[in-house]
Amino acid sequence: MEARANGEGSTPLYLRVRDQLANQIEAGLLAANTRLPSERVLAESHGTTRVTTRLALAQLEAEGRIYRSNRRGWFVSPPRLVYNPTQDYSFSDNVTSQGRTPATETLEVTTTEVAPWLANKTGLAVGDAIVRLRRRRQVDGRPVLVENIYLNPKRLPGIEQYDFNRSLWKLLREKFSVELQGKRIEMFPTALVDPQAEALGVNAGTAGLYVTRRSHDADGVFVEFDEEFWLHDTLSIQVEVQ
Amino acid sequence: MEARANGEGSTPLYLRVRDQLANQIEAGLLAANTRLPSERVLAESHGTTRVTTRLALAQLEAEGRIYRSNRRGWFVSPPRLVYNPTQDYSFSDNVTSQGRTPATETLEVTTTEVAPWLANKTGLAVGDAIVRLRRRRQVDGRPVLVENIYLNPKRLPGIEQYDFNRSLWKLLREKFSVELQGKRIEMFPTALVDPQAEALGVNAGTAGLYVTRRSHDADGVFVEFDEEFWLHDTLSIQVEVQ
DNA sequence: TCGCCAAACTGGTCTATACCAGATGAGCGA
DNA sequence: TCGCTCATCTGGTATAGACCAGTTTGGCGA
Repeated sequence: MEARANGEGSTPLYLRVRDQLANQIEAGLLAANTRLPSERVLAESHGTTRVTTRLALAQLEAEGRIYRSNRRGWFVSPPRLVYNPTQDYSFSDNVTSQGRTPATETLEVTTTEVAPWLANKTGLAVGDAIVRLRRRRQVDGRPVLVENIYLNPKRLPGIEQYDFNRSLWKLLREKFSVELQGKRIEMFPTALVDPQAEALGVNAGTAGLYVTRRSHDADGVFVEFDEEFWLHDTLSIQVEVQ
Repeated sequence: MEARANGEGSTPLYLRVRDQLANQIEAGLLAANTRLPSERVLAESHGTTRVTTRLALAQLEAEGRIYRSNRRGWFVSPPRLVYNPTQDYSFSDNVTSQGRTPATETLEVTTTEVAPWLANKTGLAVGDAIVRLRRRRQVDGRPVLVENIYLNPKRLPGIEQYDFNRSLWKLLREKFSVELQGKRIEMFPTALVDPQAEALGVNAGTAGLYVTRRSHDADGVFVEFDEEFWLHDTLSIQVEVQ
């Protein structure tokens, strides 16, 4: 707050490094998905060490301005994807309409029994049969989320035989005449830990947004429960009501 | 993935420290709002240095399990507050109904002109008069958010004279007969930077959730635009549709 | 008894260095 | 030309210190 003898002012060094990099990004000198200079180079060019430089980079990462790709380097984050979790929607259509390129990979399809925590979320009974679908979704080649989807096989018989690399919503509508009617959405920011972090190719502890969604059909029958794990810098939630 | 000669396994040391602390929290050995041992003590008791210990603490912080109070120590995070941004609601009532104690402080009330970015969000014209209200809100004595509220003085004449330490929604309803009708909500995880970080008493770069809300009345007239800056570990968003 | 002050303690910032592990690319050999 | 190997690059993890700047607390003095 007060003036210091130190000509640099009282701002910590790592925040000054942060500011310089942020300015370069904002000025357009560093375009989206551009690689930053390596930590060693940045450290030397700012007259400091890697430890301090990494503090500055971690700040920018927390703000969602840059992201890291394991042992490959730091990159400038592209704009956030606008996402409305209350709508039935096709990820693919949504991404495409924003001028980006989507991709979906099905990681796993299994039939298991409802665990207690899931019973609590879905209203099903513990031990009921449930179809579990695990997918990873990318935007412009970067994985941005993994999701676990739990489908009610009573309402959706034979669902496990279909191709899940397309829009699930369209599948439900066309093959099972499901019009999703009510949704209960919960979400909070947290760090991504291991099965999810690994699937997204990021370090455990990377900031994320956890989104869950429970949907039922027009008759009030439970249809599906979603768990989505997003990288925190990749999305902006948008909801409209009434 | 493969077995190592190292008896500790291949997990990095800071993640093993993290796990030990997380287990103690989950086992209930460390209750909500309890202070953890100091970094120096933790470092010694785990046979490592402060740098590594701080990595472990930063992980737990990112997950929302612990939080820091500037130069006072690390504390166990209490449960997240459940919050529905689509509802007209009283913060005070909401917090109280979850068995917690709320507090609100009005930091600033000013009348200014609509800036371009705000015009873009509200639909007002650049240069129009607008009332700006800045508040800080606490739960159990911990500040959890700061908010900037922009109120339309055309729809709410004399609004700047009221007491803002109570529910704004009730004020609008009782004094101006406003029934908020439509809302457009946007939110994304990001780091809290300086005016907000300082108001909340946290370091710049602390993880947060940025929430904006635009409301109009039954006639479609713009009433208010909110910007809320939450600490990321303090809330869980819950939305219900149709 | 009360209030103030100083010591002790806390996290915050920073240097300097080391080695590990995955990603990459140049160049060699078939 | 194609495929593989290996040196070199990257970030990831870790040690061992140092000093700074707020917070807390215990004890002293009025």
